[in-house]
Amino acid sequence: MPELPEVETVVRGLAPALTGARLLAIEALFPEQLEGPPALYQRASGALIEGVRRKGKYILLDLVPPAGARQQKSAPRHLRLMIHLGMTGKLLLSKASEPLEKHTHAILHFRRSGGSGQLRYVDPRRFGRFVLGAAGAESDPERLVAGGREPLEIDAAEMAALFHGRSGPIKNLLLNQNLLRGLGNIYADESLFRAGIHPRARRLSRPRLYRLHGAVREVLAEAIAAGGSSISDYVGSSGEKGWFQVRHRVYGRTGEPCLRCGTPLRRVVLAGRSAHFCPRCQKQK
DNA sequence: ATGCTACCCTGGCAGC
DNA sequence: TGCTGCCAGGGTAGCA
Repeated sequence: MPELPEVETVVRGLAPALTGARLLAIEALFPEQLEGPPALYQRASGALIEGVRRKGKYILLDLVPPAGARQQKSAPRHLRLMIHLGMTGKLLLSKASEPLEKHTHAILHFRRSGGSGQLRYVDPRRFGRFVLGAAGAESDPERLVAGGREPLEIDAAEMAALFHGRSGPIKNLLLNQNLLRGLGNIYADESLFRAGIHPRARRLSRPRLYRLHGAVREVLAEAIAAGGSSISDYVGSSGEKGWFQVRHRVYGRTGEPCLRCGTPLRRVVLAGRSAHFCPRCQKQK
């Protein structure tokens, strides 16, 4: 399940291959899954891929259409493609000769100095999104990105201020993309364990919020360095697996002994998601 | 504003 | 062996 570290890994894999490349066409194999006006998909043909970015769990491709397409009246100058991987989405750099994976919904054909290639968008469960729109316009898909802060950019005092006065369980707050964007179930649970905070804890004191801030940064940085967590079927843009899952201390370990104190780990449901925690190491107050 | 539940969807697995 | 049923959860809609 791609969260910030997985999406960051994908973007780091895509950027060198796609930045400066020419998008030849977007081939729609399952058009129902692709959002945005069909005319824009036409206009994207021949566009320069100016950049590949991550914002929260979203991947953004900035596209500059060729001059001819740009000069049409009312035609937007720049286009933007936004991809959210949902639970099972993948973006794979492939050669045309490689066999198509099941549930491939779109193929981006591109060409660069080194030759031609494909970027394939695969999403069996279709929880992901693939949206093309005009940059800066009403339809700009970047507007769909939640307004939370980047957890690796916010400092401890800012995060404490952001969370202060919120009444909900801390786990719910960590999953709220309008506060911090990029944390999902795995890294929220892992961060809370490292900070010694119970997922149901509310109205955390300032020192505990500072500790949580440090834990979030630490977990995300380690996970990015490890190439993300390959649970379910996550892989990077070259099909490579991450290995942070072997360092998970609570996620998916219900009933197993806590690595710190040996107490069996427990699971409760919060915000409709499983929260994994150590009942002894993680305190409500 | 806030917080819940339901829903979208397929693959993997347990149980019979 | 093959079927059924349940579970995983990111994000959003609809409701209290």
